Amino acid sequence: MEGKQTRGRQKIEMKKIENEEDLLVSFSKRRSGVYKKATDMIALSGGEVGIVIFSPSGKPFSYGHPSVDYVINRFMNQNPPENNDYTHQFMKTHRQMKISEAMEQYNELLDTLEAVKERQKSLLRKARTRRIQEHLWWSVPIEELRVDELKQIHVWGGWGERTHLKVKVGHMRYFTNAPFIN
Amino acid sequence: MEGKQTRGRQKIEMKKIENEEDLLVSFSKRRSGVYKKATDMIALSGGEVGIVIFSPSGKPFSYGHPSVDYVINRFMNQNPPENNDYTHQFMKTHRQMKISEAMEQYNELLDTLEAVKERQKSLLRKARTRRIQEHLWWSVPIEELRVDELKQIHVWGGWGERTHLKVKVGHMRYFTNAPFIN
DNA sequence: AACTATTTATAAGA
DNA sequence: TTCTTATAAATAGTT
Repeated sequence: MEGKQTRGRQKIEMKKIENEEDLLVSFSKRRSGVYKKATDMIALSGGEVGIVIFSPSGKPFSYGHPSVDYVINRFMNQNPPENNDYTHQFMKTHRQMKISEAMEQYNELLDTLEAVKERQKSLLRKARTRRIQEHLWWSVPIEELRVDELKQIHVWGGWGERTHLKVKVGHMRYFTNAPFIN
Repeated sequence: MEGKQTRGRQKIEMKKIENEEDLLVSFSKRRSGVYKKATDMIALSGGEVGIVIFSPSGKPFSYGHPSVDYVINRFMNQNPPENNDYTHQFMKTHRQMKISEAMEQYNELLDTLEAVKERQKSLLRKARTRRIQEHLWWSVPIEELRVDELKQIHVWGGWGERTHLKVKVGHMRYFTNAPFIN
């Protein structure tokens, strides 16, 4: 770069960047780029968008309009997992229609309870005073749950007050409850 | 455009496009653009991405690597809504820390039960033959719950043969046994 | 974080 | 929707 200050933007091959430092910088820049494109798209056309990104090291990022949660919930509602690949695979081994659906629903409830239990476990751990623990009387029974072998995926809910989403794939469990914000 | 074939890309104001047709075209192009940016980002840096978009007319689109569902699930798992902005906002109106958090969790559980109840209601409605209804014997108690009056929830059991769920509503007690689904 | 030459995305037109 | 082209916008490499 003798006569010029820089070589300018260089064309690069679309494969994983070898140099760790360059990779991180590129990831950061391009993540911003993705957000920008999404922002402009929405500004020009309206609509809604939700983006979740995991960096190469696994750090989570997200962007959304009106919010990631809102858009993801809307999407999940319209595309319940019984229609996606993951659940479909599961469903195939449990083809009994109505009955199996109802049973799944039941298992979901148990799974949900376990999620609650896990949460409360940590809450109880944090509740240092006896006084606080007394207020949590109702959580103890749930605390004693044993539900660790579930194999389902499910989502349900609707707008109005609350929406619920719970998903389980193999041994991993995902659970979320989000109050609807007006 | 006398000497030139086109005026080329024009600078536009970042506000909603008035002309319906232009808007749709722009949306479509820019949606592709967002996907492209995401694709390139992942190709260069690795990581994972999930994008959900609703068009101005409400049509859902999505893009993901390795898949929308996978990435959204991972994200939901790592970012339970009690940590996000929306819930935070909600939480502020219920500031009592640990206890209110636990209470919310409890309320969520009630809502969950209600959702299950609703689902089963429709399943039972669809179960036309007596035979099928008989298989759903265990769901009836839940069917009859009055969730708005729930005061206590107890669950116990373990996997292997059967799991038990007992729910107390007001002064009444409901009980259900469901076989484990493998 | 900034800079800038260059690549890439896209508005408008066909 | 798909293609073209001139130009706006994004960014790789560098400071």
